[in-house]
Amino acid sequence: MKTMNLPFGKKLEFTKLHSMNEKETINEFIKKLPSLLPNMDIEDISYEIPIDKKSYSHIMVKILTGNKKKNLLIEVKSNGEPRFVERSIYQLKNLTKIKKGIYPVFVAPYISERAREILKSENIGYIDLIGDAYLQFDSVLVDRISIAERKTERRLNRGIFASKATRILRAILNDPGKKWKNTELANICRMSPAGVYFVVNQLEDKGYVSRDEDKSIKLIDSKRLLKNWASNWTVEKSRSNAFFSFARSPEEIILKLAKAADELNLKYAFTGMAGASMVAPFVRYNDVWVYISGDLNEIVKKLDLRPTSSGANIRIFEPFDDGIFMDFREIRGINVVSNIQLFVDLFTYPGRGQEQAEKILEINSKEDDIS
DNA sequence: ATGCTGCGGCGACAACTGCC
DNA sequence: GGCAGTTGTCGCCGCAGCAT
Repeated sequence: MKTMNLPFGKKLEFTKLHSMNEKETINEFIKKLPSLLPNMDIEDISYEIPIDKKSYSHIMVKILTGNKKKNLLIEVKSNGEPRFVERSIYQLKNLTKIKKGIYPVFVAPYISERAREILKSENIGYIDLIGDAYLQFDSVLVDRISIAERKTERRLNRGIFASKATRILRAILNDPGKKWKNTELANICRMSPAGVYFVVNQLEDKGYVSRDEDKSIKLIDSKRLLKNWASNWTVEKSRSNAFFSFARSPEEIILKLAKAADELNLKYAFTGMAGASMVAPFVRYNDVWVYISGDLNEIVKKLDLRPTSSGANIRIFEPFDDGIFMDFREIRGINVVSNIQLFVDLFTYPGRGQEQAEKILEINSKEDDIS
């Protein structure tokens, strides 16, 4: 057979690399062989039918490099993944032992990086149909990575405290001992698996979570994560509306607000000092914080709330992300955000906010001990 | 029983989109 | 115009079904 020498690196024709069976792979390989081994003359190709009657996909290719001859024993597989490679290694090595002066080569439509490493370490050559090749015998060395190879990895630096990213923080902080699957987190946080993957990668880089061999995600430094999140967080991330109410006490405001929100079918949850007071005995406070999503007009009218810039005793936050409501609970008929959310909302609160935040944290860890 | 292979879901990641 | 978040892609892997 004559060799058509194509210039090195010339783009190979596009061929479908998937759902290609063994026969098709062999045909494609034979067709492309001259361009896959551009600096070698191919003298002869023969099919081997070794051991039993079953036609193995072994091909013997006689080549000429310079003035030296070599026999390549080629095993073709329809798939170049590591498991296929490992099976072939055994066969190729055995056959190489029996016959002298031959060099074993693994061939598949595409050979992945890990598979290539395995083959190299076993001293077996490989050729795939997109142009990756490795051959090493006598004085010959071919080591080629195809131009179709993926570009090198690019590490992206994205915030773990970004709006949607904090959904993941809530999920894992609310259940600190749990081992998470990527898809499980994606479902709970209503995010795409890719989005979750990005955030978890960063959490891992920063040492907040770890990944097991089975890819499950586990929180390993909840305290540091929570503190850093709280320091980078403020309720003001959500749009704030300040009102004055004629109600006599914060408790009365809470009850009226909760009742009105229920009646108007608005999603709401108390946070800040008001929320914390539902969870634990509390210092005096006089402004009620509540997250409400949806149209505020009706509830403002219903409760006769007066917009004000000073002396407000109600602040209604429109959640910038629905994750705010994750794991909220009902306490004595009133919706309160999760302890985690309480903590981060309180932490930067002027005055005794940090102290109260710590108190919530204590309660939270005690609850965890029980469960 | 054991081995092979195709299928489908999952994980990993770059490219793309669209928002502030 | 930079970056948060989504989309698309493809290797990897478990599994079922078929062959031996």
